[in-house]
Amino acid sequence: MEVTQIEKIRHSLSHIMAQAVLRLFPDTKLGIGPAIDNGFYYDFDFGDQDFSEQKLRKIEKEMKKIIKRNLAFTQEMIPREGAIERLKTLKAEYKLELLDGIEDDPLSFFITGDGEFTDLCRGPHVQRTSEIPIDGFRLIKTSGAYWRGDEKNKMLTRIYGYAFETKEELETYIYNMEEAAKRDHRKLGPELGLFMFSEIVGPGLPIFLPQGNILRETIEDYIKEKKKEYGHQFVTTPHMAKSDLYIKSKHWQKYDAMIPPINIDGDEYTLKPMNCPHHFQVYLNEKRSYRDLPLIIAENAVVYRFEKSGELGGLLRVRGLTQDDSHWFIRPDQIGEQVNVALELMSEIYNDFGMTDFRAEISAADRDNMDNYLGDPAMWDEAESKIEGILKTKEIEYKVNPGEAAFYGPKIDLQAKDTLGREWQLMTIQLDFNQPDNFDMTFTNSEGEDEKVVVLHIAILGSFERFMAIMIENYAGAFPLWLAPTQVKILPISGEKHGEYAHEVAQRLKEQGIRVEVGDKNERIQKRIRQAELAKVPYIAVVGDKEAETNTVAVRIHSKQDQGLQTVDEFINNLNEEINSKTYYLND
RNA sequence: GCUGGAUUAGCUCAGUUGGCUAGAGCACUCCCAUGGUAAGGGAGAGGUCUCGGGUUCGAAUCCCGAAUCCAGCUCCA
Repeated sequence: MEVTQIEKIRHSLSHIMAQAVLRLFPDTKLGIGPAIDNGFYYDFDFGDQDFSEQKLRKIEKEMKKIIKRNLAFTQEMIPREGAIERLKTLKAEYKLELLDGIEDDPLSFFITGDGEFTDLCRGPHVQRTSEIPIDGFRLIKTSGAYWRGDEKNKMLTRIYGYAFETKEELETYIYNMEEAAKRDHRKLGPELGLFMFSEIVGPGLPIFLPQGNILRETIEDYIKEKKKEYGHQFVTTPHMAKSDLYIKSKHWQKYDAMIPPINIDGDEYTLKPMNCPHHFQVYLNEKRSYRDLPLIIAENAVVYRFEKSGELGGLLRVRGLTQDDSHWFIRPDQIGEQVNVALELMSEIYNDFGMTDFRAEISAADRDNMDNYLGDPAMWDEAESKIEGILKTKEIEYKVNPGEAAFYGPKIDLQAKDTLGREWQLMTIQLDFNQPDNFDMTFTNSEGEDEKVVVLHIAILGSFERFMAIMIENYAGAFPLWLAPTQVKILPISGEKHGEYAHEVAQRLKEQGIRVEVGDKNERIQKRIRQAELAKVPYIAVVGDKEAETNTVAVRIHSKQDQGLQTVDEFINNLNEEINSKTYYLND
């Protein structure tokens, strides 16, 4: 693959940073230092040296000195034997360890023009440091990173830098990051009264506030209706079960985020980490015929997972999450057709939420470690090839990730793009050939024989929590009318003089099921408009003498100007139309 | 869980090298003003400076531990 100039710059900068670090901290051992999509990083082992984030500016200065000397980058090929010797003299034990995974002989070294700095590296780099824009990079932050990404290994210190071809690009990037931070759901959620966390309730356990709960219910009602159209049957199952259920499903043995069990009357119980085994009980409740299939059991249920404390974050990662879960019990010959149906349902729903750009990732088994997976390798081959076939015919772009499958089956994750072009993993379709064995789930086929059913685990939104986080960020809290917790704010010029009319109008909107509030607090109208704008209410209706006399409202749309007068009837019709069509007033 | 950072009123933040009754703006309450499309004026109330130890004549400030949050890492919907 062609390496672009900016990638060469970023990669070269990581070496220059390593050189600068060695100047300032001579006893540092080097890990690895690649280019990434906004810059570069390098992993260091500082040992006993006193390093802290305050030193970043100093390192940056040192880097600039090196760049200004306009050194050449030279590449030297050294036979493996000599290379090992060389790494030993450089005391580069991390690099030596890397050689286990590299078969090259000779090995490529990279040396700065003055011979001061040498690093094991394939390149490519820029020819001379003069190609590096001296104002185009900035060291940003440090963090810990496990050596070779394995949490059993030592943790090194990683220094990140942003790097671009010009100072302007760097500044634009930093500006965009700041703008994105403003729509962070962790900031907007509490500001807009959508959700909160309480220290005494516990980390990762969100509380949805009245406004946020309206949003949540709206999403839930919508998704339930859609799913019913597609033949889903909803059930309700308890939040806990005997641990035996999960021993039988083998989650107990394989899943590491189970909440520790509690003992009741001599039996062990646990909070459910997933709904599957419960829904299997529904399946097993009756003898099933091939004519009954597909049978889809659905539930929007809270599951509890003991996520590690450092992995929690806002609503994106919580310990109590509500999956829009469904289990499709199907015949083996229906796999292709039903995965297809699921993808249809998915695109219909995502389209209504303004997400139209998808990419799929297939989590496949690691063929070299089939012991980690339940079931016959032949079944895995078959399932994975079927999934690929469907994605190909649907022309959905996809990527296969070997080794990422759950122990019981391959899966498709759909990455949806939001308005900022960021990708989020939401929907999953998990094929499962193994649980039917664990629970002996069969159907009677047309020959009158028992046959093993196939299960598809499908969640369209993933979890309500994560999906809401993404909706909040996607719309920066200014939701389309159909989702907005408060859809219309009616503001009487004077609460005393026009309050009665304002409430009359509000009553008429309420009768139509429109979520409306009257802002008749004793404040100046300008201030109340400002407050409604900050609350990102889609429609503001101002009413005074003129409006009360003519049975109209003065309409203002969030973040737009005064839209002029509408009769109350027109206003209601327009609102209803916009709600039903799920269009977004900010999309022109 | 790991590495690093943060924690002062409901929110956003000030608080000099440890020193008297800890400050501001917004929000809240009351009073005045009764307003026409993004902040009218005044007064008041509100804080065990996250928690627990320690050092000191004296701690918001220094040290140790914990909790929570943030950035990564690892893991995941």
